[in-house]
Amino acid sequence: MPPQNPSAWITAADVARKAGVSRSAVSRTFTEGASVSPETRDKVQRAAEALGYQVNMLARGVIQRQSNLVGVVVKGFDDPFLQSLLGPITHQLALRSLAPLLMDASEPAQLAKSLRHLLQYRIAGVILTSGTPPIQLAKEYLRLRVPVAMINRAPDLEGVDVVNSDHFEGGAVAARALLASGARKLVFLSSDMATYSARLRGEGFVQTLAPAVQAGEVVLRNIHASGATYAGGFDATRALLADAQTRPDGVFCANDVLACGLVDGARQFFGLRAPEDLQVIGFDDIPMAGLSAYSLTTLRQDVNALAQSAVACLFERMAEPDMPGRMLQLPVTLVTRASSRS
Amino acid sequence: MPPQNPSAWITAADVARKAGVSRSAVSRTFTEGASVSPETRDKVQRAAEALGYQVNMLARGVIQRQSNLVGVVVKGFDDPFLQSLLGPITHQLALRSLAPLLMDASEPAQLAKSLRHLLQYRIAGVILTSGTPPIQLAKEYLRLRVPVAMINRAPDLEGVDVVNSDHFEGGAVAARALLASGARKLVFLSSDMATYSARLRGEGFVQTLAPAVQAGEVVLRNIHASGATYAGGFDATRALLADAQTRPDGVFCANDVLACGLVDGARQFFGLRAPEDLQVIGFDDIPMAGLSAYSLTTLRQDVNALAQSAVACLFERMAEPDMPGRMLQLPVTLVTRASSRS
DNA sequence: CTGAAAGCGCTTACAG
DNA sequence: CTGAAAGCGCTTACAG
Repeated sequence: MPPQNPSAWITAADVARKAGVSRSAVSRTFTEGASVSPETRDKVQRAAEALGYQVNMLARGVIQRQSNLVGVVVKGFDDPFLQSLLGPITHQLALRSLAPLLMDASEPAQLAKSLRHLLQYRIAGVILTSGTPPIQLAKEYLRLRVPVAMINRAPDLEGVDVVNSDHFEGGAVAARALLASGARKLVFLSSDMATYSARLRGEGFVQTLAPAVQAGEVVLRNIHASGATYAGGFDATRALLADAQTRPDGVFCANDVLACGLVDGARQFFGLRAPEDLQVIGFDDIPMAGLSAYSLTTLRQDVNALAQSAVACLFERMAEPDMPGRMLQLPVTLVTRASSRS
Repeated sequence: MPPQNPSAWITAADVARKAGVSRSAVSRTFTEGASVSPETRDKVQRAAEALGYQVNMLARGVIQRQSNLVGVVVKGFDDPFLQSLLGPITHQLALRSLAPLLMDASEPAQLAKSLRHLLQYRIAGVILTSGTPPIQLAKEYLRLRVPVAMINRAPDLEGVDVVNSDHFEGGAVAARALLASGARKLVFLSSDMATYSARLRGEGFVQTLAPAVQAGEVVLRNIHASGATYAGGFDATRALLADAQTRPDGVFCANDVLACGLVDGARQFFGLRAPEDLQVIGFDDIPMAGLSAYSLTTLRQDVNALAQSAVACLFERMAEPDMPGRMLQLPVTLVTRASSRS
């Protein structure tokens, strides 16, 4: 019987003693791909099991000059789409024995400090998601050769991998869908402070409609909401729908929350309904879009694929930090629901 | 001028050399409360700044037998209430120079391994949120004297701090509100696999109604949905509302998503509306509850206070691991919206 | 395949 | 207050 709670934390030396081998042997047993005989490994594993030994990842990290931690930087925790990304990212990291160290980038004042904080843990890489701004700060990671992967961001940095949904094509699909279902007075609704993704969605939409606009078959307006939020969409309805003359019969929204706000505002302020009075298409396919209260037609981003690709890129870059940056474009899917006609 | 990128990672020895002091002095400068003269500290800080030195938290962790990492264990990332807890928890940890290491407990098979994985980082503590099951696994943390704090869980473990909303009182408030607004045929709707929180909410509701029920003034039924989800509430409407004879005029739901599903199902399947045909009260006050599509009367949990208290408890326990477990009860607030009458 | 030894980057008594 | 030294728990050439 081992002594009572000798210090709770068992070290490799304890295991070595119990197994009658050297500390090196213990280390090798718990190191992927190290050469150790089956018998030795067996003895070590039994001893480790009995003692409840856990490799001290901190000590390992000191030696290897790197931890198994990956910084996951998000801007706030309120955006439903980003929330839906967190699960898949965590899952994909876990598959590779990596763990997510969460960091909130929503307070610009704290941002630099926060990103530096991650560095103190010698993170194996960092994932920057959509709204996170610090193009400048990302450079510090690059200088230290910390792998960086970005999701839904402009590919404006050398040596980082960028995984994006095909926002442009999504906008184009929305345009075609609305045209095909007879809409002729169209609007693209986005935030006044549009992200890279939102801009691309708008461009796909606008460029696809351009011929019809030039032919005079279609009218198209860009409307800005005060933020890419539910409230933004809700409030935008006043400017958008007040004048019955210019009232659109089809609106493509830069994202789903905006679209849901629009649907509710239209109903509440003007008694207008989708799709009877105006068709509405969103972007993302967040859970809310599928609720029967909204039944929103939208372009679905594949969060699992985004997470999978981003983590895979990061993982490859850990082995080869200096490889040139890659740019992946993932397809989006039109999910047709009741807010538009098919 | 320092050599070009000598290894990118600067060590305390580099700083000591540049500042003309010992490594001890550098260490002390970056250690809270260590005794170092203002002049020395100044020299060190200047050198560190110039070199871009970052303390290696892994090495520090080895010495101190503990990291600044806190395990945050959630069951899945889909529950809106838990999602809303993540931001405040991260924020509160950051205030104390702690960082959240995320762990998903939704796959029971991986759970034990995941929790053990956290141990390998010598986490300073762990926060277990609502649905996470592993009462048994939590004991391993206790054995190793890793501080444990729980949010919205049964206080069934010695030596851990539990921070709960006052679910019972919330249920009681819901009961009184429905009674006061004239409802007499009441239902408590919860999942068939109710959590501790949900059970307490139901008990508060039921016990408060008991006198009226015994006096024959009120009819009360417990209905189980197939899961505490939107779909659960949506589907439950059939069993709940099909019979016009027994149809309730007031429903208290164990949480908001359930309530939103109920509202949509009632409208869609039976053309019934809240509050005209039946009043509905939820629990949590997730963002969806405030949308004009639902305008759900609900009992608001104070996520900031929950996070603040849980992290504060954890922090105190880090200094004194053997202090007896505490149980905090935080008040909830009735938020009256259009789904009930006031 | 194996073990003894050196070393990772840090903190912390210890002696001054 | 300060520095030299020991030590944390691990990995990794090195020699066998």
